[in-house]
Amino acid sequence: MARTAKHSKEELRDMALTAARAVIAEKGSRNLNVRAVATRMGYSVGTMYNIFEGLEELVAWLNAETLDALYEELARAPVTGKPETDLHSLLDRYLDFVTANRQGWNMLFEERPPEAKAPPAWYLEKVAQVFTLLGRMLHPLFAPGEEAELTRAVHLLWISLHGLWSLDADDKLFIVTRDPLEKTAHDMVDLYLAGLKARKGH
Amino acid sequence: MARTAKHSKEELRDMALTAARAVIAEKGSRNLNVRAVATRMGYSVGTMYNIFEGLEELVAWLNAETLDALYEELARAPVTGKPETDLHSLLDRYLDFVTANRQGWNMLFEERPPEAKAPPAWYLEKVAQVFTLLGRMLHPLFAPGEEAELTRAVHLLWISLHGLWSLDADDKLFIVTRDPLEKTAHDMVDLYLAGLKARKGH
DNA sequence: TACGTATATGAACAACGTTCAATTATCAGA
DNA sequence: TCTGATAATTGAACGTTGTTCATATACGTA
Repeated sequence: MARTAKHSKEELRDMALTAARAVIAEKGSRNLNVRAVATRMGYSVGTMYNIFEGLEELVAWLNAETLDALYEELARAPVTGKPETDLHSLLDRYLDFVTANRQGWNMLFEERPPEAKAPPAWYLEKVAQVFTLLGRMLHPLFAPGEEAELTRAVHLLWISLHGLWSLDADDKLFIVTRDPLEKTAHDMVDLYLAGLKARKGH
Repeated sequence: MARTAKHSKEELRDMALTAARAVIAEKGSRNLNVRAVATRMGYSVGTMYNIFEGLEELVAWLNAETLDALYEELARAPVTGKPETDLHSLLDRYLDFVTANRQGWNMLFEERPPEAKAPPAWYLEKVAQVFTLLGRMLHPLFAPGEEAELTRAVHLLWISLHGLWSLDADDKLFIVTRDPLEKTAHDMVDLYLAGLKARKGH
């Protein structure tokens, strides 16, 4: 009883996300804008606002995809039970992902809350997923009943790594050190594990 | 032999920076723009471009001031020779500064290089200054001849803390932990020191 | 007083995100 | 087959940006 849609809402969203990635690949994420995406997907500006609340929501969807792809990659890391081995191999997956998905990875760090606006629930869940992975790997270092310490340890490690990723994404890591990202990452985990073991031994 | 300036270039720059801080205090850093600053200092838009290359340079000057103020605060921290004591008291200065200069502090983390544009030399120097402070405090934990290890340790600590500051500035720390910034910061330093001591003890 | 020039202006431009009245294309019923 | 209702799509237009630059201004000097 009405005009039929050429594409479903999901199709449109997929098309928009694909178009957006193409724009980013060609012009860089700084030049991602509504008109460019609309043109690229063969629709008008207005249609973008039928699909998304605005540009920020489109970016949020892009980041959601990136986080999913990251988790998929990380989840493949083997868990042998030896924290050193496991953490370092997890780190290698991180690093592989970063080099293979530079643009999308960097966009994660460009996202900024417009005001004091809480991130959606799914975002928290995706981050929590990664915590779970880290927790599994660090588990052997803690005695039963030390769950709180384990959780805190995971958080601290994640925050430290975030510092590294964040500097790298902003191309500012070289300000701190000339060592390559990989070396710094592994060094950080080593020092971190040394700290955890020292606590355990006492 | 010409029209005399009401204010010297330095005066104008100071007025602009003051005006900018006022705008930020009132409307938030998101609403900092050339016209608002110009109006506030009683000049026109064009004058802004006689003083600065553009808005980004104005922000860079603001950040330079913030970094100077931070260093001044940090440099006051006493160096007793006990790394735990010294690092924790340095941390308290950090935290005091953050709460006292929220807006300016947050702007440091909003600055993003437009492209692959190297930051000015003075920026690198200001960061290096902080490294020097950290290095002095960690010095007792290293034997003579271990300068390279000391340097790397300083970098790793700084990067880890950067992760924490960065999350806090973006109001995203709560995603990781519900613990307050202060507790997380001190925990991070504790774990870090434990790792360093473990390495020292072999 | 008139000229030259450093200083200051603000209209104008391009690009942006966003809105929404108008247009289009389809289907259901007459 | 025609018509009206309705959902999908459009793109002109608005407001706000950063930035430019021809113009106006006001002062020291001749």
